[in-house]
Amino acid sequence: MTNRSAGHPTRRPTMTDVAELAGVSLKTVSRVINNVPSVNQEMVDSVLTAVKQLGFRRNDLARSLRAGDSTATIGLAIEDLANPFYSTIASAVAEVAREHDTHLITASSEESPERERDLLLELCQRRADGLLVVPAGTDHSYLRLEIEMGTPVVFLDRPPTGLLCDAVFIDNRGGASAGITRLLEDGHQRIGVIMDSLAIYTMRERLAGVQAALAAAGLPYDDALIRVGVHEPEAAAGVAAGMLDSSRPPTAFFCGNNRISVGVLEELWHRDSDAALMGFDDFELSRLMPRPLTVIAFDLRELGRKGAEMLFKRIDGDRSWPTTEVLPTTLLERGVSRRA
Amino acid sequence: MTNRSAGHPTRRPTMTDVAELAGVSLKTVSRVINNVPSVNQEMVDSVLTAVKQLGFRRNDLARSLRAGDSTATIGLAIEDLANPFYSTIASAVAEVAREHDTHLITASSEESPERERDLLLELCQRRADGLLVVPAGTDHSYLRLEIEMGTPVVFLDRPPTGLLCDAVFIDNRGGASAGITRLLEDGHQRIGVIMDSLAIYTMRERLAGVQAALAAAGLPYDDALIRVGVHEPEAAAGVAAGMLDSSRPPTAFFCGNNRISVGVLEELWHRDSDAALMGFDDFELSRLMPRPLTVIAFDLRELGRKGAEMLFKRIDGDRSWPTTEVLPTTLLERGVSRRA
DNA sequence: ATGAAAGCGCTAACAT
DNA sequence: ATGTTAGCGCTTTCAT
Repeated sequence: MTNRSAGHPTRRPTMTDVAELAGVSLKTVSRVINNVPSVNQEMVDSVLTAVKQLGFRRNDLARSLRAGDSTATIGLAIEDLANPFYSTIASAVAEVAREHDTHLITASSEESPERERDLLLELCQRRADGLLVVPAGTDHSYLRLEIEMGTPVVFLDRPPTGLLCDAVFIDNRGGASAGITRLLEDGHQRIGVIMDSLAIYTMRERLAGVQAALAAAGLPYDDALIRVGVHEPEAAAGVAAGMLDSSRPPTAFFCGNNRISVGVLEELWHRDSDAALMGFDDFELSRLMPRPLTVIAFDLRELGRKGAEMLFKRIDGDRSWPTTEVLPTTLLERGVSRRA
Repeated sequence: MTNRSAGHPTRRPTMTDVAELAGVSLKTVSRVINNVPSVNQEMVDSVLTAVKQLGFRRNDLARSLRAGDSTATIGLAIEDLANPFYSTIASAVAEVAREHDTHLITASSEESPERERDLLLELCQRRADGLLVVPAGTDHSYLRLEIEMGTPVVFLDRPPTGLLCDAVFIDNRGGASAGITRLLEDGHQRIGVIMDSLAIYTMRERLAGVQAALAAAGLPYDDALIRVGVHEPEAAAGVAAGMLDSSRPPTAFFCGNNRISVGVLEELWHRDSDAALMGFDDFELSRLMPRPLTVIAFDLRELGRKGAEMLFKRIDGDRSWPTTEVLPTTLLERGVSRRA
């Protein structure tokens, strides 16, 4: 390992240095630093004086070197910290971590399964006490060994592959189903459904919910009204435009995520269409959108919190069978209208 | 320190275990693990076999225990990871960190100076190689010692107090000045100015820019048109409403940050006012806002990247005099209008 | 090319 | 109540 901090004016003092200056033993310094009560007040004073004089600061790396000791660190692997979806989760996880006096190392995989793997294994090398994963990869069997070695793992939002472990999900299927049902109740017979790639677990679940609701209503299945693999808002706008321009246009749209919602919304507003809009996942400023829309909302912070809490239970020794928790969704009316 | 992982079925194997199983010395294992070339191929093989069999994973804590060695970790202190402003910075910092094979520990102070201080000192205890700070606190002199001890620090967005060190800022003053100047060029004589608390450095700078531009234009200073200490969108809407309802309403608004912009925007839209709107700081979906607005934009990722790069220069041994960098702003026309 | 021994900074076990 | 010793898992002299 290269010494990246060569040539410092000062080297950080150690407990030995403090002990020497204070004229006490190393162990006494250790006791004082760790607030062990049974220490003579005079010694405490002289140690603290020496600590201040030298600018001593305990080396926590050395402290947690002992085998099996906690490093007071957990790791979180996400796809992209700049995305509000992930940063909201990260923030909630950090909050729980703080409650447990634990630091959080957040690592972005940039959607690369290899990077995700490398990151998680590196976190194991640093002896993180546990790991949270919003998976990007498609095989997580390599984590089995790490879990056996004592590093618990909890998955968020998406299930692991090739591995059984704790996880927290959103009720994608139920939410989508409820959304479609609402649209049907409102009298819509032709609903345009626009989804991102079905390679994404949540999209498969949401589509399944859509189909279940349509089937339950006995509505004829119209291929022209379902489009998957739409990734960008612009593409979503285009798809919506195409459907609206067809001979039998939809009277409502169901959007698989909020990027799609935004694209469709823009298209509807531009052409002053009064088609209804429902989107999965709320987004910032949705209440400011220039026309009414309904969103299937869920509590992302709760997802992060629940997952982190499950993880800390494991860290604290819980060895029970892996658990899966599913968080509910809510239908929310959003968007503003101008005052008359 | 409590042993939080007591009772594991397996304990993580060490290099000694690997050496024993492979029938070689500890040092040979170390060489193989660290890809030292001068090792007999047979030994390499037997070591790797043992590594695989035991599920060995090097303990990076132990590795970086040696004094002065890098921990390949930097720390970032921000106010709130859930806020896109900070998560964007964090993401950019993480990106640079990754380029340097370094992990990032991001800690939210929740706007508490004490927490900020605790966090930063804890990061020093874990021997982070360096620290980035978007400061919440008002005294950072305690960092001087840490810097002397070899932990470089770089400030982002706001300057340190009681301490001289590297920093990267946005050109708040120049940006605000340019914004006001543009409004004046557009013929506006009465500009409502709404700011958050002047306890915030960036607000003071922006207000100074506003005042400079107004003074340069020789425009009379009207107290009724300047309001500071506005923190919430709702409050901003209220302030805008008050100004608009006055006997001499403004024809344009200048908003100190995007929370204020959103509040004012909503008010303008509701009452169908055609007052011009200019806001400091772009925001997601600004181009979807239901009326035109101009934003003073800046590159937050660049702020994070620049700061991180300065930090790594220090970590790599740069001991030159502290530097301050100021990033430019741009005026951007935003908002959409409905198709005819 | 390989290995034995020392030590990184700290804490736990065991004296005194 | 205080100090001594050993050892965490690894890397680094220094021998061989």
